[in-house]
Amino acid sequence: MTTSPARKELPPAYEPSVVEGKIYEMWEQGGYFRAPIVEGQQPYSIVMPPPNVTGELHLGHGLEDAITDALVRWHRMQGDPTLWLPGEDHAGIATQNVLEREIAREGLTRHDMGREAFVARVWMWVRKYRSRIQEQHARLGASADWSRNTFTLDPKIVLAVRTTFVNLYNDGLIYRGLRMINWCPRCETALSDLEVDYEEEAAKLYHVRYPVVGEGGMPLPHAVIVATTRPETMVADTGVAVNPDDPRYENRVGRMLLLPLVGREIPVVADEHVKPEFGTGAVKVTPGHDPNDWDIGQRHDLPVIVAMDRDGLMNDEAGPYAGMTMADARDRILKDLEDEGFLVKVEDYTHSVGHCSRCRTVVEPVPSEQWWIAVNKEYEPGRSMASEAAAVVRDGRINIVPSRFTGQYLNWLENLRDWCISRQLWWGHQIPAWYCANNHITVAIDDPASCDTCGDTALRQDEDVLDTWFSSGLAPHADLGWPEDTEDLRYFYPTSDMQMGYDIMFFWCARMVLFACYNMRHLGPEQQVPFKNVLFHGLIRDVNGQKMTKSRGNVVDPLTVVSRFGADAFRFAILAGAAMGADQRYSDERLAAARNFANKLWNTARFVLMKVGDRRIKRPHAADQHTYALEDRWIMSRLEAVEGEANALLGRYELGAAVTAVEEFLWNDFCDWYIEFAKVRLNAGDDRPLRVLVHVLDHGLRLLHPFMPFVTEELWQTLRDHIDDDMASALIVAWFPKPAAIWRDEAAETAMAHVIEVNRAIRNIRAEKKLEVSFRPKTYLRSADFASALAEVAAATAFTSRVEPEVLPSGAELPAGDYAFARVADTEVAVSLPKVDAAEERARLEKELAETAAYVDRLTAQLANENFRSRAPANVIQGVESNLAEATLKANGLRERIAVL
RNA sequence: GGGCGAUUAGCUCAGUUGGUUAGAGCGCUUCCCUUACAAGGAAGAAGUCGGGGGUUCGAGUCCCUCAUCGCCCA
Repeated sequence: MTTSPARKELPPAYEPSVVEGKIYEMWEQGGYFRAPIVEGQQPYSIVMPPPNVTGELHLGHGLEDAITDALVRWHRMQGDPTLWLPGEDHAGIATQNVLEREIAREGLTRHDMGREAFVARVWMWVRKYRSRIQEQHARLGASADWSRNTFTLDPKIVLAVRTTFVNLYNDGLIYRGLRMINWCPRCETALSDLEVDYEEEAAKLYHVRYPVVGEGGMPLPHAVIVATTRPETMVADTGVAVNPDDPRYENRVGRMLLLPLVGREIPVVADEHVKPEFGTGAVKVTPGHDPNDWDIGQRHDLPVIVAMDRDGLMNDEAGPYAGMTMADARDRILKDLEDEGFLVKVEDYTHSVGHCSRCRTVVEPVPSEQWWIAVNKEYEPGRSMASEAAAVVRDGRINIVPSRFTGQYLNWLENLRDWCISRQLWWGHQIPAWYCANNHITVAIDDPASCDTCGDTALRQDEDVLDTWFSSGLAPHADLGWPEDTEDLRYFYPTSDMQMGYDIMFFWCARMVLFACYNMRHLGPEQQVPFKNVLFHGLIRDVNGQKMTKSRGNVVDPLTVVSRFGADAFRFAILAGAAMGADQRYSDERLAAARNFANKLWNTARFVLMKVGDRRIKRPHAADQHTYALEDRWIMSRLEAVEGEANALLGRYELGAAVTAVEEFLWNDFCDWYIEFAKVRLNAGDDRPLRVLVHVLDHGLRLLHPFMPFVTEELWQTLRDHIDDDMASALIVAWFPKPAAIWRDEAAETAMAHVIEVNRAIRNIRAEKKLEVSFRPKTYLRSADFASALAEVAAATAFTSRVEPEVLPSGAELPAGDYAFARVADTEVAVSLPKVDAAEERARLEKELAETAAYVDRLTAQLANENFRSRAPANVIQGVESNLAEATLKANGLRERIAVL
């Protein structure tokens, strides 16, 4: 012992609020979050899914921080150069919507303000909210490297986005083209397929009569009845389609029909795509308003009419219906059709309607000139973006956890269609394409001075911005500095792990793989991937299993939870709450249980530190193992077992199981048994258990630190001064316990397990016989195999089970008197009582005998089975045999007692 | 239509490749403010593992089938 560390009395209950802020600041001051580059050492790196810059963190972000931080701290404590790279996302549509709502309260639209002023206004928001998000992560304990914090509109990301765009364009993988898109009339932008949510809705199927036109253009009495769910789009019909094999319409194909209300003549075409069983077997073809009709129109050269403006109102093509909303136009057209006798029938019908995932407005399919990524086009023989993204997962270069999501991922890629990447928004990465007066396109990384084709200098940049997921899809390499050849990129790429909710598997995970495999392909097949493992976590639902949404009003603010229960309790609860990939329900009860554990841990440390006083204690030395008491050897053995288990579980990303295993060890083994037993020796002035106490507490805190960083660091900061060993400056960088077998002691574990059972049996009798707390009955423990173990812990048994124990050899006679009996394997427990109700005692023993006898019968039958003996593995047979032996001993013991009674 | 998941104690959930009497937290019953902790301690009750069939010496676990609920894709 050198200098005496100060004695420090801990308060009797853990108060997270007085600890968390102070500890986080200490970590930041210490620079522990900053990822070092150590050549020759394998780094661990993980990129944070960037939260929406204008949003608040929700429980899902809390779960992500808990998962990532646990992995990051675990790796950091193993000495890996560890990078957790945080960021925020500019979130195009979402952010623009938030700002539009705000300026709407001032009576303004973005068009009133103009693009420049509007974007400037958004940037004001961004500055405010970015630091707020960072503070929220800090409250949760996130040990992210804030010095590398990246916003998806940072100049380095702009460069990455433009470089990617230009390369893809030059490779013919980005093109501008007229195709059917999903248009949100409220957001006034195109959407990708993923941004449309389809919902089944009750609707009507309208049967409308389209008269056949005769030779001279006169309508004939004949007609084709078409069935449609969208009569309002008939003003843009340019044909009617039937199945070529449908005999009902054999002689109609090629004829012209007169479009009701409009008076345009449109042809009947035969197209295999038409299902004869749908409606009447004849469908109107509206290539300007339906993706299937667009395809039919393409196959039959039908004209395209678009009868809707960008704001969702009917345009001049709609004639008398111009200026109406789609819904109003439908009502008017139906009325007119009915008045003029064209409406034949109306049926109930259910169909799915697409809604904008951001604002729920019904999405309109319209043909539009947009920018696209040709995901299936080969850029090298046999390699397209989609095929490569599938290949890296299929052959294991990227590992998906849990593996059942692999099929979903591959299935999506295998059916992927070109990705519409342009958005008619102002907030985002403006597309690096410029048009000259001759409408030539110049695509460039740096703003060009003149047209590539004609040299014209009057250039106008494409007004649209890119899909938000275009830039976030570049995160793993762009955040590290690509396309620059940075030290970070060389060292930390490919990143080790990635983690996100399964709900953004396609939006983000798949897109990152698409981009990385293309942008980073020069690194070769193994190194091009953005990450080696991707973990998908589940969603946090409310207490009733409902999804948390603002509209339901059931959203829980993680910071409120942290204020009530502490960040450690929050993290513990959500990690232990569900297996990876499975949804979980939020409940205050679980949080309270987690808080209780944090408090238990606090008081465990409080007890140990109280016993240590101002001393500095050495760890137990393995060379002295044989000099330690049974309970010492037992807890040291159990500790090593748990350390092995924790490492194995963390290696398999089973974080909940890992933290639960440590909790159970500390609470059940360490607190309930070891500490209680150790008190006896400590009270007797024997300080040897102190070494074990400080060591197990130290390792317990290390094991828990990735999950419960604040309380463990706070306690460890005090404990470290009391351990006579090389101790790190802070727990966050202390070594994580490694699996070892130095203290493993099977004999001690078996003996202690028996001792625990004997104590339980004694306490059971105490409770059953309703003994006074102060009554300490004489208790005989008659045993053969465990006599010495029971004798060794007799004082502890006396103290914790409140008896006067005496261990007898197996043959010994019990003194005369009344007893309550129990049997644990070969140990007979006899609690001496002043008066025993013989009938009651007999009933109690017979009940136990019945259970034991049934068990004996079951095992006997199993062992009698020749098939079992010949086919079961030896260790299983051995286990059954020893169980049978033990149960038989117990049964015989009970029979003897009953006979005496 | 294709695919995936869930169904285990009153509630929320674990249960690794089939192997000895299926576990935890919360709740419940009884007792205890014993100087680390009542946010605690001790003892206890509670499950035909959704139904049916099959494979196996052995099934909560594997296969088939049905039911209910949920999700993804079209």
